[in-house]
Amino acid sequence: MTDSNPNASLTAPSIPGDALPPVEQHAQQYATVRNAHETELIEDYVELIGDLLAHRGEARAADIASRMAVSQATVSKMIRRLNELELVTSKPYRSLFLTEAGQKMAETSRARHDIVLHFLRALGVRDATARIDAEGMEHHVSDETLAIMQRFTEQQQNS
Amino acid sequence: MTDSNPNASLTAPSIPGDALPPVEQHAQQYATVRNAHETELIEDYVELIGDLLAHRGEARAADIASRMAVSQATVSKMIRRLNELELVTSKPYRSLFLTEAGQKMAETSRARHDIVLHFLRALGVRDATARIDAEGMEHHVSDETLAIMQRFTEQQQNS
DNA sequence: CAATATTGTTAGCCAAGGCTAAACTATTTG
DNA sequence: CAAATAGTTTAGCCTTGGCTAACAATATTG
Ligand SMILES: [Mn+2]
Ligand SMILES: [Mn+2]
Ligand SMILES: [Mn+2]
Ligand SMILES: [Mn+2]
Repeated sequence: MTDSNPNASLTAPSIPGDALPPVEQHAQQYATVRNAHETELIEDYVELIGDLLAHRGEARAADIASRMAVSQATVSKMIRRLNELELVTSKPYRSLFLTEAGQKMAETSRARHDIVLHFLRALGVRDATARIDAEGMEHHVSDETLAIMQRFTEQQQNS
Repeated sequence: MTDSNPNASLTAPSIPGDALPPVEQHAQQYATVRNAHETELIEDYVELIGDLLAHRGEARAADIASRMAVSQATVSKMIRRLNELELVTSKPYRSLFLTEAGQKMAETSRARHDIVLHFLRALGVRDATARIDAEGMEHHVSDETLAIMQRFTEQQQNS
């Protein structure tokens, strides 16, 4: 605290609801979000490739581009990265396939995505909205919360 | 569909749970997420500045840096951007303040953040986890879902 | 009040994730 | 089977959001 605003304590508005969390904890919140942002696009690609393989038998760059509403150049560059990460295998001008690691990631992401989507529907959110919200939320839901969401959805169904 | 994988329909695994959504709808999911990503960091900064002003009477770059676990250079650069967006006013080496627009954004973001946090706690998520999850989820929750979360939390409290 | 410590800014670097335009390959069709 | 169409890749550009290192301003303290 400095002298630059000597009235600080006087001008502070009436205390709002919650206090600020301790610095360490607060920092952890943001750090966790930054971390999720590093992996989430990768997860969405891998998950989508897995879905295309499962439902269509093949996963072509053009399909990914139109489903993600992104240019083919963007997809092509991303595929190179997925290759470097050894999540997919690809021969030029041919369908993509998932490596072992890629399949594992696809399954995990798909499972998590489904839990969030089904939870939102069980809560009473309209399907189209639930799908949009789930696409973003899924990457920021801890295992703890995920387990609670799943339990909630099941209880909702048995009643 | 091409001839490159003539066994596509034969090799397709037994149909998983849900079908793929129509291309347009699927694309909308990802586009909405990309959109949220463009604004979320701005929202977090503005919200934090508002919180610091409310609880401490001033918002210094150094506080933001330590609460976000980010370098002071990163904060300094971001402040320039917030200035350009006319969300904050700042004199060099002095505390930040929010413009009208900044205050409005801070209130909206804080309100939304609180609804998500309180909802997670009402669901039964431990406080520390709820705070981490809320920090990321808040930016991907539609107004529709937000309203449902708020109602759920209230009902939980009156019982 | 001078020296030191803290705080803030600037410059320059990097990776990620978008884009368009142009070139190349493969598939389909006349 | 040649030409046209569709799909893929590459090159080069841009913005965002990180970083470190060096420097500048302010605040604290012996
Ligand atoms: Mn997903
Ligand atoms: Mn997603
Ligand atoms: Mn927030
Ligand atoms: Mn946030």
